[in-house]
Amino acid sequence: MHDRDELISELGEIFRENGFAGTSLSEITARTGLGKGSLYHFFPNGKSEMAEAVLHNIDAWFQENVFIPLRESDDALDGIDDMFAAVNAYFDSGNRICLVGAFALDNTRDQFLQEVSTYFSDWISALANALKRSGFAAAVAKSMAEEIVLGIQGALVLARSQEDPKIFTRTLKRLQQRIAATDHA
Amino acid sequence: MHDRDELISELGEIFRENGFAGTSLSEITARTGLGKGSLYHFFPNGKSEMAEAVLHNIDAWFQENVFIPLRESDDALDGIDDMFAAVNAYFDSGNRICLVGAFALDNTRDQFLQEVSTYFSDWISALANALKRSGFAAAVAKSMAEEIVLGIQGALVLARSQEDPKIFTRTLKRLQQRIAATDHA
DNA sequence: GTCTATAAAGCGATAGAC
DNA sequence: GTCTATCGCTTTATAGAC
Repeated sequence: MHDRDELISELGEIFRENGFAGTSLSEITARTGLGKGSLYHFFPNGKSEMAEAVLHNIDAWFQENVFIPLRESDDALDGIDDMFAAVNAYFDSGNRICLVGAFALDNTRDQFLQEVSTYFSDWISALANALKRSGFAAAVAKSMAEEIVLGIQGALVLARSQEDPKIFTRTLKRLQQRIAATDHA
Repeated sequence: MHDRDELISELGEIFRENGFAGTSLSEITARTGLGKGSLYHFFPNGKSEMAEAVLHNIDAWFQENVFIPLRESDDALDGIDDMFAAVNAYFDSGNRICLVGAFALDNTRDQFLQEVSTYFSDWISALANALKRSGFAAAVAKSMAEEIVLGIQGALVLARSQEDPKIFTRTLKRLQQRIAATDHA
């Protein structure tokens, strides 16, 4: 581990693979090469604080690479295209799950309720904003945004269940095409 | 606990709330009222065998209430309507998650790969079969079935993240309406 | 900042009485 | 079939040397 950002990034991968409850300090020491002393030096509150840091990093990444472009791109449709490209890269073409979605499903959610909740609500509202700017009525935009974000989450679940990441990539394509195919009146 | 079926049902709820790794024997004894001796009498292989039993029960329920009706209903569209009603009831109008989907996301999947994989592939193929019988071309039916199953999973994730089960119910409605709105040519 | 050693608690699992 | 007691191990977390 060279710096804190790289450490947090690796912590994210460990949580993705094992879940929050399924991740042990001993696995973290093995994967990061850092002893418990070092880990508690960086994160005095232990595993919870590590997960908080990971969630914060995820939020920062999506703010920078997805939410702000969606809200501020000159051409709203370009911003949406960029979102699909960024999401495809982030989830490694269907080979990487969404940690926030995984946390949402069991009682891990309650420990990180704020982060879990705003991750998705920020995403949906930024996407709805772009859809609205591209010509959709507000209600239609909101509904489409919800459908797209939820479709991405479902595709990640299904892709992993079938060990077939292509389910994810073709879902992204379908969602993207539906925007183009829907009447912009 | 009165009988084995009721016990397995309660085990399912415990796994839903805590995840597989997050569920401890002591929580199970507390919730079921059964001591460890009794639990190991019913499930000599411990927690893994309990989860196997839960997954088997889930599969049996879906076979009986969803997959077989989809394949064998006289009117294919009636079978699909019944699926949406059964799914809405099963997931308690968005208040209950899909345990199989949750298992799929982390490495719990690898321990129950067969059950996780066939649950979704059976569902999609049964639904695609019904859609085909209702007049859709085979490729369209397969794509729609995948979209619907994945939409259900995504809606459960999003509903829990927002503590808003209505996200699930309105997603079901949207998916159901899209079938009716799509050309049955 | 990183390590080793260790504490205290909880874990899954087993044994054996009843 | 259910219980209590217990084993051996792993867990999170802390203390303290370097």
